[in-house]
Amino acid sequence: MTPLNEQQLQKIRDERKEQIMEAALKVFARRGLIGTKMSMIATEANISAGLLYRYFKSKNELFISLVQQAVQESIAGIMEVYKLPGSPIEKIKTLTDEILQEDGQLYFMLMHQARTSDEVPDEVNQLIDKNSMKTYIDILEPLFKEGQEVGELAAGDPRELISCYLSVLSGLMTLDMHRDENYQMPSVSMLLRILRC
Amino acid sequence: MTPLNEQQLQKIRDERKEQIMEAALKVFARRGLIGTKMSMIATEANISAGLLYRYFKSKNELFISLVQQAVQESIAGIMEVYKLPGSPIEKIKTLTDEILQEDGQLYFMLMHQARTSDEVPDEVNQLIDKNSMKTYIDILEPLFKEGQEVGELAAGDPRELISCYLSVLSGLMTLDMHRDENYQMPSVSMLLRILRC
Amino acid sequence: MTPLNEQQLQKIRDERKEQIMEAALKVFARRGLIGTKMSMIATEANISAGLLYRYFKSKNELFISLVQQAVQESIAGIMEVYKLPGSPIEKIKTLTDEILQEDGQLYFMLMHQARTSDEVPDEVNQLIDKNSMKTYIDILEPLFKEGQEVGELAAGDPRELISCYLSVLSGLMTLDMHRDENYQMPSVSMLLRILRC
Amino acid sequence: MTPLNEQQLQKIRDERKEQIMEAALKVFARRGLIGTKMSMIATEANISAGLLYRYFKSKNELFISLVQQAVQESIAGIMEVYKLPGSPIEKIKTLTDEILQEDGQLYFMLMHQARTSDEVPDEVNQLIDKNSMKTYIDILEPLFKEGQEVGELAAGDPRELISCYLSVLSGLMTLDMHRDENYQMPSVSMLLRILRC
DNA sequence: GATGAATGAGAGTTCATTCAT
DNA sequence: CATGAATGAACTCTCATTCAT
Repeated sequence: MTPLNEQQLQKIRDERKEQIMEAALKVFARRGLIGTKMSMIATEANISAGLLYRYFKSKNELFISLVQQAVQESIAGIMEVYKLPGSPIEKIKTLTDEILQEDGQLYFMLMHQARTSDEVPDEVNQLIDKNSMKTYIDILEPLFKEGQEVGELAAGDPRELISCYLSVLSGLMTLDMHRDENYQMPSVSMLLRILRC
Repeated sequence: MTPLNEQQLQKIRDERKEQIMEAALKVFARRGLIGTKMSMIATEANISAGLLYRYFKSKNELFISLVQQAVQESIAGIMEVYKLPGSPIEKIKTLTDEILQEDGQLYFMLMHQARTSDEVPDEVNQLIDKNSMKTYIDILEPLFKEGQEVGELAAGDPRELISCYLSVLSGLMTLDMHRDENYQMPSVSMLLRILRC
Repeated sequence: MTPLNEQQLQKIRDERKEQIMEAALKVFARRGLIGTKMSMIATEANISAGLLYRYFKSKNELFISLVQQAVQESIAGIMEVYKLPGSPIEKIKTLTDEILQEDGQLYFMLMHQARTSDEVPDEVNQLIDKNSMKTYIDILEPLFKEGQEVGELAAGDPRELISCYLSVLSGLMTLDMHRDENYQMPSVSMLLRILRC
Repeated sequence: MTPLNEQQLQKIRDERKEQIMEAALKVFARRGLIGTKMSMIATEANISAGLLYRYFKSKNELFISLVQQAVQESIAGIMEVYKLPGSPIEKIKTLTDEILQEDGQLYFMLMHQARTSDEVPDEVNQLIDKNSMKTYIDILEPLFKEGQEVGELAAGDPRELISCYLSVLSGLMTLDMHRDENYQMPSVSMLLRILRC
C-alpha cells in the first residue's frame, strides 16, 4: 500500500539480514551445519523459511557469512586488549573474562562447529585455517612477552604459552556450559594459574 | 548340517561387531549423530551399509551402544587412578596423561557430541545425565582431599576443583587437536598448575 | 503479510488432503499396506512423493486414517437403511445395491487388506476388531427380525443370517471384479435368495 | 560322510521341494507376493533362507510354481465332481463342502493374491487369465444343465449361474475366516439357495 | 517483500539374492 | 547338500530450495 522509498527498503533489508544472522548464529553454534535446519533458523528469526533465501543464497552461504563475521569479531575482540588498563596480567584477566561471556562464546562455538564438521564448504576451511590461531598469537605476542619480562607470566616460548592458553579457553567454550550443568566453568583466576610461574 | 560351527560363527560376529563399533566411534566422535551417515561407518569398517543392520537395529541404537560403552570405559578409566603409584599429584599427573591420549579422547568427544546434539535419543540423555560429571567427582574426591591435606593441591572446595579441572580436560579433548593444527595441547605440567596453590 | 489469506490456504490444504486420501484409498484397497509404495499414491494423486509427508506423518498414519474413515463410512452407510422406503426385503435390496457400487467396495477392500495384512499397525487392528462385523449386526438386527416376522426372510437366528449375508457381500467385494473379468458379480436378486425361505 | 547314491539324493531333493512349496503356499496365501519375505518361508519350512535358492531360482519363480500347482489342483478338484454320487444338486453340495475346507482354501487365496497383486510376473497373469474361471465353467456346464433339466436348479444361462456361484465361493475363501472371527462362513445349504429356483 | 505449498535429491533401512565355508 | 554372513537395489522419509500467489 504505502510505497516505501529506496532508503527505507534498504533499512528493512539490513535489519532483516542482521536478524537472520543473529538467529542463525544461535542455532548453528549449538547444532552445527548439518544439525541445523533452515526451518529452525526461520523460526528463531520469526520469519518464513522462504524469506531466508532472499537474503542468503543457500544454507552454506549463510554459514560462511557467519564464520567470516566470527573470525573478524574475534580478531577485533582480541585486539581490544591493548586498550585495556592495567598490567599485562590484568589485561589478560579482563580479556579472559570477556571471552567467556556468553555472547563471545557463540562465535567460538560456531568456529568449533566449522572446524569439526567435515561437510563444511571449502571457503570456511580456508577462512578458519588462515585466520584463527596464528593471527591471535601474532596479536597477543607483544603482550605476553611484556608479561614475561615483568615477571607476571611463566617463562618459555611465549607463542606456545598463548596457543595453549587459548586452546584451553576454546575447549571450555565449546562445552556449552550454559546448557549443561555437568560442567563447571573455572573461575578466571583459576585459569590464570596456567600462565603463572 | 552347519558348515561353520557355532563357535566360528560367534567369533565372526564378535569381530564384526567390534569392528563396527570401532569404526562408528571414530566417525560419530568427530561428526556427531546427525552428521554421520551410515555409509561413512560402513566405509570406515570396510563392510556394506546393509550389514550394519544385522548388528544394530538402527543408527540410533548403534549410537546408544557406543555412549553406554563410553560411559562405562570412562568411569573405569578414572577408577584406575587409585592403582597408580606415587603421591596424589603424581597420580593425577598420570591420569591426566592417559586421558589425553588419543583413544580416550574419542570417547570424550563422543560424549560431547551426545551432550550437545539435541536430536539424541532419550536413552542417551539419561545415560549422560546420570553418569557423567557427578560420578567422576565422587570417585576422585578422596584423592583430591588427600592432595589438599598434604599441601600438593590448592585449597577450597575439592568437588569444585575437580569439576573445573575435568571441564578443562573435556574441553581440550573436544577440540580434536590431532586433526587440527590450529590448537596446541598444553603439556600436563602446565595443566596441573590449575590445581596448584 | 501473508499473500494468501488463511482461508485460501486452508482450502488448498483441505483439497490436497482429500485428493491424497482418495488416491491412497484406490491404491491401498487393491495392493495392501506393504504392496503400496508411497510413490504410487503420489502418482495417483498427481503430486510429488515429498508432499505426502506434509499431510501425513507416515505411510502407516495415512493407512490408519483411511481405515478410520472406512469404518465410519461403512457404519454410516449401513445406518442409512432405515431411511429407505419399502418393506424390509426391499430395504435390504437397496442396501445391497449400494454396497456393491464401486465406491463402497473400495472401503471394503481396504478393510479386507487391513484385516489380512499382518504388518498392520496396532491401531488398525483395534479399529477393525472393535468396529466391524458386530456393529453392523447390531444395526441390522431389528430390520432382519422384522423381515422374519412378516415372512420375507428365512427363519433362524437373525444375527447369524446377517453375519453370513455380510460375509458373502464382503467376499464378493474383495474380489475386485471391476478389474477382473474372470469373476461375475451376481445380481442382487440372486444374492437375496440366500435370505429367502 | 556317508555318500548317498543318486536315487537317495533325488528323494531328498523331492521331499525338500515339496516341503518348501507347502510352507510357501501357507505364507503366500495369507500375505501375498510382496508381503511375504523369503525368510518367512524358510522359517516355516525349517530350513535356511539360502537353501531356498537351490530349489527355486527366485521368489517369483517359487510363486509361479505355486500358482501353476494351484491352477492344476483346482481344476482337478472340480473335475472330481462327476465321480461323486447323487443327483446334480447333491454333487454340487459335496463339491461346495470340499472347496470350503481349509486346505482347498489356501489355493484359492493364493490365486486371489495372484490376481490382486500388480507386481506379479507376467507368467502368473497368463496362467490365471487362461485357466481359471472359464475352464471351471466349461467343466461344470453339463452338470448344471442337467440340474436345470431335472428342476433342481434355477433357470437361466447356466454359465452365468456357475460364474456367480463360484464368485461367491471365491469371495468367501479370500476372507480367511479361520483367522478372522468377524466373519461367519455360511452353511452349505444356505449357499445352495443361490442356485435354487 | 513475504509466505508456505511443492519438489526432488539423498539418507536410513529392508530384504532378495549371492557366496564362502 | 546346507548355512548364514554379506551385498546392493529399492523403498520410506527428510529437508534444502523453488515458486505461485
